Amino acid sequence: MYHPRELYPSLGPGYRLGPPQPGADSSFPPALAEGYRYPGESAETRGPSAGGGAVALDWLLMLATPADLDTPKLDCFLSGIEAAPRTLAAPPPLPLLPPALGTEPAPPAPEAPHLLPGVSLSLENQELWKEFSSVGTEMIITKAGRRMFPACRVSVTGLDPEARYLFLLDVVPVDGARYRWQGRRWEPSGKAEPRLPDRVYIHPDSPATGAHWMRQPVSFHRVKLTNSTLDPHGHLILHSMHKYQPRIHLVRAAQLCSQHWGGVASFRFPETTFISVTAYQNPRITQLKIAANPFAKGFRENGRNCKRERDARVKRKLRGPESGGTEAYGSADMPGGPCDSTLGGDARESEAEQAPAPREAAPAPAPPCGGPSAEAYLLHPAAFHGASGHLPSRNPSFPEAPDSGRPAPYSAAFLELQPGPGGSGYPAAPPAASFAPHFLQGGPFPLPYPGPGSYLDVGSKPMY
DNA sequence: TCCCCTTGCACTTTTGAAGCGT
DNA sequence: AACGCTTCAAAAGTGCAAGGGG
Repeated sequence: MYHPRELYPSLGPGYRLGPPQPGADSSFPPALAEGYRYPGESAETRGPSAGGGAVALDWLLMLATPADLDTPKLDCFLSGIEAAPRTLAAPPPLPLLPPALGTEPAPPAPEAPHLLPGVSLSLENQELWKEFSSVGTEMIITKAGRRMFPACRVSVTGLDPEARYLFLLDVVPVDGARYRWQGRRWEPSGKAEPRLPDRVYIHPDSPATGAHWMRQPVSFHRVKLTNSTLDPHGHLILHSMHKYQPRIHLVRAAQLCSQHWGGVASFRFPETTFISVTAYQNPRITQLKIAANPFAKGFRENGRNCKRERDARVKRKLRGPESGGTEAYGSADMPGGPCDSTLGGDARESEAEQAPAPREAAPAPAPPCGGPSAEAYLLHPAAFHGASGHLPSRNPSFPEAPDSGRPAPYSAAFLELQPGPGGSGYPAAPPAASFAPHFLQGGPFPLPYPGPGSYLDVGSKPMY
């Protein structure tokens, strides 16, 4: 796992990648800076002359939740944005979900009017999500990072098959409350903790053509959640006992740092709302997870690690070595078990992933050893985010990119961005000492954006 | 005392490399 | 030599439960 500070130790521990500074880079569109406005002013009122910067900012605003609408989220990520053909209206606020869980979730809806007309997203494993949602979805967060289950798995239609798009995922607080399990249900219990750094997960296939994304469902199963505020791996940082809503963003852009950006669509699915926990509170959720998650197979009723079997093992240990014992190891695949028939979208996803997939015959060559460069980064982004010594085993260039549903070998990394000011408007120029000016010109960090399969840290600000 | 978090454990699945045969 | 298949071990991902801290 590479971290910019590891790649460039000379920059010191305080090195943080920051948003572009209008004064520091002539390529920085002035409209970008002036475009940071409160979304109450609609794009229409500004008109097309507002330019792409404003559009970009509107999108950034769209990425923000009601309380952080002035957060220049992903600002540096799209630092190179130029004029776009259309402007974008400010997004409606994320409506607060009813405090009571278990209600029928509303149908998926785009979070806002978007710039990708005709594009629609559907939640592939919606039934599984609904099943969890009906109980009250909980997601384990750990210091080391825990995957989401179910994972967000979507199908997209209406893309331009030739154009390239990025797929992003982030998680935002649903409301300003902390929750508490009251034995039977979740209830608000006090104010939420201060908001943590916003991070965005970039799908490893990004950027890829519309045809690629539409070929099969896009899975975000590699996203990891953590409660470690100092997480060095770039996982999405959450507070325990808070309610969150994953969002998926689709950006039309030729590259991650595209200079020609064509629009954005942002989606959320109410049934994917969840409460982050460090240990499951609702036993029904535990049972659902065990039943649906292949990794938890060992905890199923007829698995080796079910309570009955664990107790039996303890007894056997106490009694000493046991002969035979085949009956003690029931197979999770035995008919009648609570397993495969209950495996919803994600189980199918896992099965699909288990299907033989052609491995890359020719792993991409290792990036230059003489030090990172933008070109090398473009060719082998994973090498810059992957685990140390773990070079990419697949060619990240698009034509050879593997299918979306397939696990990508990229390890996650992140780009830590200078948070904007607590107020509104364009983020103040970061301290010179903490933001290398040449970053904007392409060095020392390969490119001012994280690579696919990585996370983008978009700064933090108090939400409440 | 209660609530929540951390940690270690045992288990399964995933992944990539090695070996083998065609 | 190239390719496809199988096998194996390590890594990664699970929930459980004990223990600790506020």
